[in-house]
Amino acid sequence: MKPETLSFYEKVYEVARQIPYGRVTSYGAIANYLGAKRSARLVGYAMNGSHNKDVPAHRVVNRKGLLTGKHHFEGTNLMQQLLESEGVKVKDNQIQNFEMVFWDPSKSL
DNA sequence: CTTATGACATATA
DNA sequence: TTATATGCCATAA
Repeated sequence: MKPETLSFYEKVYEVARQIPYGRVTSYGAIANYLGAKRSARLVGYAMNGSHNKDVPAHRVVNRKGLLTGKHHFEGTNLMQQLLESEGVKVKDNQIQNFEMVFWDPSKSL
């Protein structure tokens, strides 16, 4: 692949697709991996268009492991259900054992 | 070209 | 401690 031809959004999708099952990562971690650690907002904003993609957007949360983007999913608890289906414990929009399920692309790729 | 947007992150009070 | 303000930057219009 030629990253130069991929827009920032597309790069975000590529990284998000590589998130292992049962793991999650943060917007900042993805942005950092892409070399734009100040562009965490762009990562989240990019997910807006990830609905038509094969992107596991539910595995991407903010730095605190909070499901801030759950309102962008169909139901009010769909995102949480998807995570719990993968073995990730979630309580009140907060991922439990976040450090354990956290997946850092810059350290795994 | 300029302005607006935002599923974040960090700084400050 | 929580709440508010500011910076950040790719994309859309």
